[in-house]
Amino acid sequence: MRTSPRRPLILKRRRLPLPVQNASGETSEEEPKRVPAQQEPSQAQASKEVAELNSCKFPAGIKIINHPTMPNTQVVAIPNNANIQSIITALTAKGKESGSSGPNKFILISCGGAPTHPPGLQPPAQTSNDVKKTEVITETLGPKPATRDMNLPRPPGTVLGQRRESCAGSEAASCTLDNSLTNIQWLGKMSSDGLGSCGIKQEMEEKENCHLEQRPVKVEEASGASMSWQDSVSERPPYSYMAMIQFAINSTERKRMTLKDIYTWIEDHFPYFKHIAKPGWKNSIRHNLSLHDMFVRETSANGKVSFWTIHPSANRYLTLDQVFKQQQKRPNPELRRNVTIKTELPLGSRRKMKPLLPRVSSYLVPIQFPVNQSLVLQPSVKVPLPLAASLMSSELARHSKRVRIAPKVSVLGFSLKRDSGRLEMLDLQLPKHSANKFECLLVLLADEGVAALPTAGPVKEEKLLLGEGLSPLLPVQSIKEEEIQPGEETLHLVRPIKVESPPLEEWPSLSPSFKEESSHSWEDSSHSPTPKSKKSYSRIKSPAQCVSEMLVIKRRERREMSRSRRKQHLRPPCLDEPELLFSEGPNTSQWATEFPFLADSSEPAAQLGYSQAEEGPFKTPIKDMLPISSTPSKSVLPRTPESWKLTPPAKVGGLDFSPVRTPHSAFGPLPDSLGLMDLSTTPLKSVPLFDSPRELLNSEPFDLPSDPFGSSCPTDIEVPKAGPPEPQAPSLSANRSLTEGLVLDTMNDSLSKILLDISFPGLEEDPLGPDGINWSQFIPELR
DNA sequence: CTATGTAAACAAC
DNA sequence: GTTGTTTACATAG
Repeated sequence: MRTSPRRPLILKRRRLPLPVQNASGETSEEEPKRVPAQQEPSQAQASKEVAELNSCKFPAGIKIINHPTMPNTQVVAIPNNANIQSIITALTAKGKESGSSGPNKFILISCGGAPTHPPGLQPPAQTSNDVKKTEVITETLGPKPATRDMNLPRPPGTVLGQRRESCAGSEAASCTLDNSLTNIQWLGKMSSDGLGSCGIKQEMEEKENCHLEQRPVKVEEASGASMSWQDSVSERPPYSYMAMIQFAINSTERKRMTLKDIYTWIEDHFPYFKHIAKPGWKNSIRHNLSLHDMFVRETSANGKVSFWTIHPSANRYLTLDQVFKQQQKRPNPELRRNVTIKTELPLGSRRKMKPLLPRVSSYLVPIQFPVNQSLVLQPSVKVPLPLAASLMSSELARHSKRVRIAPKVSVLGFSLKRDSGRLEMLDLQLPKHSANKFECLLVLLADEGVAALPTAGPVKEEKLLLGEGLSPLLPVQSIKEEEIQPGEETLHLVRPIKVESPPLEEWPSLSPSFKEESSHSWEDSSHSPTPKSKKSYSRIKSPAQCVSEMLVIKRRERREMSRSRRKQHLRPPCLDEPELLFSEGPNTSQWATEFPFLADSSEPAAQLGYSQAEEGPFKTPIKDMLPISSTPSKSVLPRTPESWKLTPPAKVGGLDFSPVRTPHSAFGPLPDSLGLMDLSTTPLKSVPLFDSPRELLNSEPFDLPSDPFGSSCPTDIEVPKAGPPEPQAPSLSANRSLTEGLVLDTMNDSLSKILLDISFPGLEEDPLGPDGINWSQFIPELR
C-alpha cells in the first residue's frame, strides 16, 4: 500500500495477467502490440529442411546452401580437401548464377568430409531465392546510404563508432555505431530489411525512413527459419533494459551516450520499442539508468549535456553483437524460451512481461578466447582488383576523420585466424557495384591462400589489410591517431571485432576506491546540501559517513530493503566489509604502476579519475537529504552479500548483462590487497570525516586516470594517463573471439557484404559455427 | 527473495 | 517537455 503521500497511487495493474484468449485481455492499454499473425514455425526443422532443399552442390563437394536463419546468407560447405581452386570455382559459379545482386553474405565452413558428396541437392529454386533476398536487401538498404552503413554488420571493434561520434561534432553524437552483426541478425533474423530502415539515427532520416511496415519483405519465408518481419517488430527483444542500455552505450566509441541517444539506439535496434512498446518504456530506461549504479551520468564540460556511461568497473563491454553471437552459439534456455513461449502459447496468454534478461542462473561470462598474437600481414598487393585498391581507403578514412570517404572507396580488410585450424570468419563488404562481388572474394581467398585452409597449426591470427595506396600494412597504429587512444585504435584495426569483455582481472573494480564506493552509498550520507555526485563510483563520500550511515542503515536495511529499490550499487562481491580505505586509498599513480591496466587511458575504465580537480559530473542533487535511514538502500548495505553475489562468471552458458563481478581471487594480484582488506575490517573511524562528498573529493586527490570520455573532449585527451596506453586494449585484444575475423567495411553505402566463415575441421571444436549454428545439421559432411 | 518491468510523483531545467 | 531520481507495486524464477 502506499503510505507516503508522494507515493504514486498505484492502481491495480495487471490484475489479470492470466492467460486470456485474446491478447487484448492483457491490458486495456496494451496496444495492439501483438500482431496476431505470429505463428512461429518450428525453426529448426523448417530451416533444416529448407537448407537441404536449397543447397547447391559444386565441384569438389562444395556445397552452397541457404543459411537457415540469416537472410541473404549462404553457407558454403567446403570439404576439407577441397582446394582453393575448387572453392573459387564454386563461388564463381555461384556468383555468376546470382549475379551482382546475389546473396551478399557467405559463411564458409569446412566440412571434414572429403568430397564425398552427400546427396546433392537441387539448387535452382534456392538460387532464385537467394537472389531475391539479396535484392530485397539491396533495395531497402541501398537507398539509404548512411543508414545502411550503420547497419551493416560490423564487428564491434570497428572504428565506426568513433568516427561517428566525432563527426557528430556534438558529443551527443548519437552514435549508433553499432557494430554489429547482431544488428542484422537480430533484426535481421526477422528480416534484414528491418535494419535497413532502422539503422541510424539521423533522426530526420529515421523518421522518414523507418517505416518498417512498408518494407517489402517477406524474405524469410523462403528459409522458413526466421520469424516474420512482423514478428520481429512486434516481438520484444529478449534483453532487459539494463542490457539494452549497455549495448547502446557500448556501441559508442566513447562508451557514453545521452539519454536521447539511448532511446534512439534502442529504437533503431529493436523496432519493438519504436513501434509497439508503450511510451512508458522510456521511463523504464530512465529508471534503469538511475537505479543501477553501473550507469554513471557524466556531464559535459559545459555542463549542458549529460552522458550516461557505464562504470568501467562494471562494464563488460557487451554489445548487442557480441551477445547475440553468444546466444547463437549456445542458445540458452531462456532465450529459447522466449521463442518457445511465443510459439506455444496463445497470443493472448503470453504474459505481458516476459523475462527479458537471463537470470543469474544463466549468467554468461564472455568467453575468453585464446590469446593470439595478431599478425598484420602485408596487404596482398596482388589483389589486382581495382576493387581492392579502392577498398582500402575508406577504412583509413574512417579512422582518420579527416579523410573524406569517397563514394566509391571502400576498404577491404581480411583476416584469417587460425586457431588450431579452426575457423575463420571473414567479413567483407564489397562494393556492390563491383562487377562481381565474387571476384573480390575469390581474390581474397586466392590471395590469402585460403587453400591452405586446413592449416592446423599453432594458433595464429593473421590479419590482412588490403589497400591500395596504403603502405602495405597500414600501420595499425597510425591509422587513426586522432581521437582515439592508441590502444583502442590498434585494437580496432587489428581486431575488428573486439571481445568486449576483458578478463576480470583487468577490471579495476577491486581498486580500493572502488570497493569503497561500491560498498557504500555515499548518496545518503551527504547530509550536506552539496550536490552530490550521484553515483560516482569514484567520487565519493566520506568514509566515515558511509560507515555511520551504514550502521544506521543496517538496522533497517533488511526490513526496508526488500521494499524499495534504491540504487543498485556496484559492489564487489569479494568485499564483505565496507572498507573505507578509500580516503586513504592508494593513489592511482601507484596503481598505474602496479596495475597498468588501471591506468589505461584508453580504457573507459579510466574514468574514475574525474573526481580530481574537476570533481567530475555530478548527479543531480538528491533532494532528500534526509537521513539515510529514511530509505534504506540496498546498496548501502555493506554486507549484504546478496547484492553482489558472486555469480560464477565462469559460466558460459548464458548471458550476463550484469555488472562485472570480481571474483575474490581477482584480488590476488593486488599488492595492497591484503592491507586493504585488513583495513576494511577495521572500523572506519580511522578515516577522516568529511562533511560532504565534495569535501572528500577535494581533499583527496585521486589520481585515477581520468575519464577518457570526459565530458569535455579536451579534458579527455589531455588527461595524463599514467602507464602505458595500452592497458585494456591489449588485454582485450588478447581475448578475441574466434569468430571474429576481419571486417571490411566501407563507408560506402553501396556495398554488399560478404561474410565468410571458414572453419577448419580437425579441431576438437564442436560443429557449431561461429554463428552458433550446428552446421552438421545441415551438412552431413560436417559430422 | 531477487531481478526486472511498469507506473508515477517530483524536481530541476 | 525532457531528464533524473525515487518509491511502490507486479511478476517470474
